[in-house]
Amino acid sequence: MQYWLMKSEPDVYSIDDLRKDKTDHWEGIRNYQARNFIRDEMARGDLAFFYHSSCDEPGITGIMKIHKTAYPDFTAFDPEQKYYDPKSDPDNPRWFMVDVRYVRKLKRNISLKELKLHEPLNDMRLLQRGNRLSIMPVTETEWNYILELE
DNA sequence: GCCAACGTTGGC
DNA sequence: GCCAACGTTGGC
Repeated sequence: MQYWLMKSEPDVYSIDDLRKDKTDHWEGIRNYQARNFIRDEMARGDLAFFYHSSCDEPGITGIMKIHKTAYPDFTAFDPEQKYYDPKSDPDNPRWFMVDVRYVRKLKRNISLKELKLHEPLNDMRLLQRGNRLSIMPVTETEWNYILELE
């Protein structure tokens, strides 16, 4: 069982959207490192933080569960879609996605600013300078520490 | 809206 | 295989 952090811009898709939908596919990953995590390492039942990025208060807002393991990201095949990628061939897909299931919102938003204040979290991938990965692993220690802040 | 940091592309 | 140019991410 592994832990993850997954970023989404709340204007595009927020924790409240997922709460409404209960389960949804996580589309649009177009970065190889993130894809490899999705395709090779995510297992059903893994837990993930839902992180809001590019917004007033970037931070962790909720928890979700990996509901279905990786399958081809079909939005890459459709020229009408924002995430269309002509280089992803249905017979040899380049991009993948998982289905996630809503678990719960945190009692409060734990902001990026706050996370930075905690020395035990200094090594978090999220906090490394220049980090742009939208999907990254979180250690069990970090996971539990963050939930203690709630 | 700015811009630093990073990933990707493509010419050579 | 190098690296400059370009596009994107995402905090501020």
